[in-house]
Amino acid sequence: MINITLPDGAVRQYEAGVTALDIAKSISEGLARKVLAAKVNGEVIDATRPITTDATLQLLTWTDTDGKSTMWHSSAHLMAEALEALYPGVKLGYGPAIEGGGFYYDVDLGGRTINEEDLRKIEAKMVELAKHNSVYTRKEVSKADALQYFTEKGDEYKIETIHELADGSITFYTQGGFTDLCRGPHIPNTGFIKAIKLTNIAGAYWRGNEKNKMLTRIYGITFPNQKELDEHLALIEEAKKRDHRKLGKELELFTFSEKVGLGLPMWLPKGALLRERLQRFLQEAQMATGYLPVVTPHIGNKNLYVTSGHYEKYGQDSFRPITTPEEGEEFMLKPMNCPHHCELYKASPKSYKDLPVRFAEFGTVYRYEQHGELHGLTRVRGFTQDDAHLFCRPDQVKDEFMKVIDLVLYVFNSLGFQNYTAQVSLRSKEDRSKYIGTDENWELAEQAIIESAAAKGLPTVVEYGEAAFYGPKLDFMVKDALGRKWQLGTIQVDYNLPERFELEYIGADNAKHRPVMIHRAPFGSLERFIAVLIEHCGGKFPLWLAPTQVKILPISDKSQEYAEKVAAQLKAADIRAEIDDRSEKIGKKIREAELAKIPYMLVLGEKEATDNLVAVRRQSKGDLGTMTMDQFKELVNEEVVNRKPFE
RNA sequence: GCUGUUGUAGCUCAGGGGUAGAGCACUUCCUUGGUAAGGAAGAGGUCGAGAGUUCAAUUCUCUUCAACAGCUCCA
Repeated sequence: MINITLPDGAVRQYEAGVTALDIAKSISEGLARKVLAAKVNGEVIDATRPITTDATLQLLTWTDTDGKSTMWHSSAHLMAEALEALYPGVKLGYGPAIEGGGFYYDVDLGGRTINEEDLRKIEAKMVELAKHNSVYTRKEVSKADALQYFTEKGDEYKIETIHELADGSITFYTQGGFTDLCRGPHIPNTGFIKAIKLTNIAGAYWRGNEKNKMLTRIYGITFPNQKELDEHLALIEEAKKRDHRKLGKELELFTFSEKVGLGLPMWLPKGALLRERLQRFLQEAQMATGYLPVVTPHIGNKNLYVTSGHYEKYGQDSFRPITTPEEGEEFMLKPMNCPHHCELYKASPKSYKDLPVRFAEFGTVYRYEQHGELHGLTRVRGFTQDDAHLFCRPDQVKDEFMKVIDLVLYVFNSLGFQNYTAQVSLRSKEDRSKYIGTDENWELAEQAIIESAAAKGLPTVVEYGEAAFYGPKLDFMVKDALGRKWQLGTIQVDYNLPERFELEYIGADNAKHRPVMIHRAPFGSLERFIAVLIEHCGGKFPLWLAPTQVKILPISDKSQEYAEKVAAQLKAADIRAEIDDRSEKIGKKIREAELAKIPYMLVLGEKEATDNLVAVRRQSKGDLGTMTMDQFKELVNEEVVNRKPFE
């Protein structure tokens, strides 16, 4: 008999060789019907594999992340089975589940191309095969047998993969008439897969190497019921509607021009106003926390970046230097603000009493990004960082970190991002050779980050080996209204630049010491942040940010005069209002203001003029009735001051 | 940068070897209308760019540029 410990701490006894599925049945039949896989001693395995020793067991169902990915991985096999049935001779590369949901399989169709219609056919075949309730059967095979199987099948990709595996650790999985080299685990049978959607086709190099052959990658996603698939598809539709590139155009926020250059966004008046408002918001918060504004030029002498080390590391992948005509001196477009800020630090000698020094700048930087990488506002070649560099003593790192976390959370909360996590990136535990700086300082900084994140109650994930070579960091990920994750703010400790720029301060011991530098950007970049904000709120900005807050809609020309009077009053109250004075019907004016996502509309006719009132309409909510100007101004003011989210 | 798809009016898109169409937007006129599209007329295009095939190319072929999807990359 073996002891099985369940997640609630209960210990049950079973015969050795029992499977997770058996155990589930012993608890309840209903549970057994939902079990996709099992986590035994922390390792995810087939629910049908025998358990031979004492173990902790977690039954995985569709509600578990690991349960989902097991099902998606099994779905990739189901798709491969369908592909073999439809396209005999197809060769298979890799077919994993993907983190964001769903799965893909890289396949070699032997020169055949497939299109949308083919996807529907493959889907239909998958649905048909899934109904067979084929069991996923695991089999351990020797390396020789494995090679023989795929040699006979003529699949060179699998053969290449097998060559790299150790004999004795090779397993095959078979469902229906399809057998694949696979580590597993898999769901019990194909019957769990009820709803299937193949989403897109793309090229992908074998093993991600562009020197290798390009395979066809087919993406798909599956669900245990049609309802969840429908919800998933609705979410994709909603995401398309909220695409910042589409909304940016519709709401006249920003634009691109081939003539100006790729990846160089230009801000239209409405977008520029929004951007300025965000800048001012952060600037005010920073001034209150002891930051000092600085301004540095858009270009810097190449030597600056040689000193910082960026030239050596990124020089070849940067915009080429520009040269002065007479002297031939080389200047680079600024790819980072920190080297400039280091030189600012050195402008005067520093005492330990001066620290921390906090230099803040909305610095526009330019980086060469590969053509295929450019994407709306999220991946550009010129962007503005809400950058600041904190120069402090090693003993001040923790305190500074706490303050920065406060600032970042203040920004997120003010902008309606309620759902965030923090990733702490530390040194790799094994190999520490690639990191610059003393062990002692790293230890201090890593502890400071962990402790300050804990002190602030941040939901945190620690990743070893993810630190930059120059220091550990803390990255903020937010989840937007559609549940998508974005990386925004970042805080990074840097031991490298103070060293390279020989930054110093005079300590209480009258000796020279090296300050620690902290890079931080709550938004990351204004461009990227605004893109995320647009998609988060679907273009319906909170009132305090909305480019136009109020649209005044006179019912006819007769109300024009009153409309202008109201507009003047709003302007005097610092409320951004516009009049729609076209001779269109009120229904049309309302429709257009609604589509432009203007938060408030004032419908003004003869009645309102007579009573000296305004009829207020709220975007996507409708008529709020009439009120006095004072009441309306108070309504707006309250919403602005509290930075309420749109809805 | 690589692979694939796409490129027609300001926007969304139809068409197709004989140099072009719709809806919305725009301009003018009529209409003065009470909570999501009033009516009429008009203007607007080297059909992304270059080359080739052809009597004739926006349409076919090639090259190129850009957008999109994915891959690789990202201080």
